[in-house]
Amino acid sequence: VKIGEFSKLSRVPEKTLRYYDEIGLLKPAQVDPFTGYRQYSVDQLVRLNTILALKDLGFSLEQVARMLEDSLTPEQLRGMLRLRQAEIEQRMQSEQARLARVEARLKQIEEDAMPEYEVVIKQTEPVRVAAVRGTVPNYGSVSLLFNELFGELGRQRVAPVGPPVAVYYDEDYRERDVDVEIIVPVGTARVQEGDRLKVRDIPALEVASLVRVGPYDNFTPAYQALMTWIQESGYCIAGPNREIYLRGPESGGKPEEYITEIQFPVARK
Amino acid sequence: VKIGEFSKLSRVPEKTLRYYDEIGLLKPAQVDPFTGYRQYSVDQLVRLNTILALKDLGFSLEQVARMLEDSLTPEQLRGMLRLRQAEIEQRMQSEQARLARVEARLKQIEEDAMPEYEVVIKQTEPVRVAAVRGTVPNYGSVSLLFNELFGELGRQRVAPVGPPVAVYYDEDYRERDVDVEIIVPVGTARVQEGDRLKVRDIPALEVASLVRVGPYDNFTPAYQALMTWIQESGYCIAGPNREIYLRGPESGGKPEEYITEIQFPVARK
DNA sequence: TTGCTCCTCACGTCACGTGAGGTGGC
DNA sequence: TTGCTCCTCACGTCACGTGAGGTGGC
Repeated sequence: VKIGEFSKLSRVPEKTLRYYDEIGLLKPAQVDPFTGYRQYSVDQLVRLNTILALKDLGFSLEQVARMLEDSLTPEQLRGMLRLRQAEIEQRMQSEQARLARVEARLKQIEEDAMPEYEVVIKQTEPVRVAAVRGTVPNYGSVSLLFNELFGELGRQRVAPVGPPVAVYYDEDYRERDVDVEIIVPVGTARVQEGDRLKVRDIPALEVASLVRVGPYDNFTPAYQALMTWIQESGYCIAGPNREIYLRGPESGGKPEEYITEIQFPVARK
Repeated sequence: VKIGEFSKLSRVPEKTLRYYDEIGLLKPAQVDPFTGYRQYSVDQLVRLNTILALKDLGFSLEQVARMLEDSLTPEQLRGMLRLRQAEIEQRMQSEQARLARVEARLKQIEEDAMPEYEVVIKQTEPVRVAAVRGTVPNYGSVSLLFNELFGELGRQRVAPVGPPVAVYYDEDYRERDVDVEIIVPVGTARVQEGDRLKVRDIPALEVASLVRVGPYDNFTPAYQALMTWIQESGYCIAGPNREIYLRGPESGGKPEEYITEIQFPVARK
């Protein structure tokens, strides 16, 4: 039968049939060599239906083609189905998380006006860092650790390969006796460890991240926003938070142009 | 700052930044007219993060662009979020159904070997049909109704515009006293209704469909396969089933080449 | 002869990624 | 001078859909 009738029988558009011919997924039973007219045979409906059914399970046409090869063992077929199953479950998870994020934003919009900070999930890359950790009496004193770290690196003539980071180890917020570590990526440079200076590898992490522009005066609203977002979006905190000083005093710019990224390692709940 | 540094700060690939420039989503603060070098300003990180956050909710870049326009009222924004929410829920539903279908196929593969019939969900189009309904003593007598219908249409010189269909109204399977209706699409042709012959409109339906090639001798396995599929895939039956005689005796072909499609109207459970 | 069906290009979709080939700036 | 960074094309992705322009068959 001609393509038009085959299309009606199968309820598949002609364009689609021509495309399946082109990619070799479903060749017509014969093609007139002069006119190019495609002739399908009725029992090709069976193969076409198999194609549609597999496509319906979410396989790509390339995968469908592989699954229709005779050389495929039932074992391999089972493997592909299992893989597909896992992929769908994965996708459902992320759609679920996405839905939670949309709902969080709707809720936020009901309460106040515009969101002031934007939170984004990122995957960080593993890096080698030099670190100094200590407990300082208050936040203002964090700069002492900065001086210590950069002083020592300067003596060793090691240049950082990225912006400095502060890691806050306290479980809950505290004004005094803050347990903090200052780290800076050093790449492949050789660094001499000391009593205070350590070198360690930071693994890749999934983090909820927020970028803040402005002077170092009041981080509380940003932290509030970030923690609320994590709550509402169905994540949970999976490690100590960190502040990345993307642009700070060393840039020579105005404090209004300082840029700080706040990250919390997170995991799906 | 130059594109490389901006890319590192934001963890967004340069290619992506150039693309956002190209589509006007995030233009660099300035571009050198001679070299074409892009210069970004640090506070553009805020806009970029908003873009990433909205993209993360599943919006297309075009939608993101609209959402970032100042002219957008909170009301419109809420509308877009609600719509997105509904879309995600919809998609979760269909992923759920897909997962059920994959699992059904896995189960089938465990039990016996290859699936003999392929089941596909289709949307049928609404059609106007001529119909004759009656209760016949057994399946073999269905041809009496065929003769009645085609005889009357022949007298009226009305040509069918599609293959004939039998609709089975019995709730459960029965061998005798079958309540069946023979229908045939008539398109826009004028048909004179009679005592037995009726004209009615069939609405669009969602059906689970199976195509069977072979003589009219034993439909039971096909029905079995179709009903099992519907069960396992999380659908339920939503109306009387129908058989569509895509290629039957009137083709003059051999019974082995008859093609019959079996449909059950279905709904999501 | 007139519709209707069929054909083959060619281009668009979406959000980039992957080179190729060439220049600017230290 | 040598790397490194930046630039602009051009093409590919996936599964078709949308024309344009032309022919075959009744």
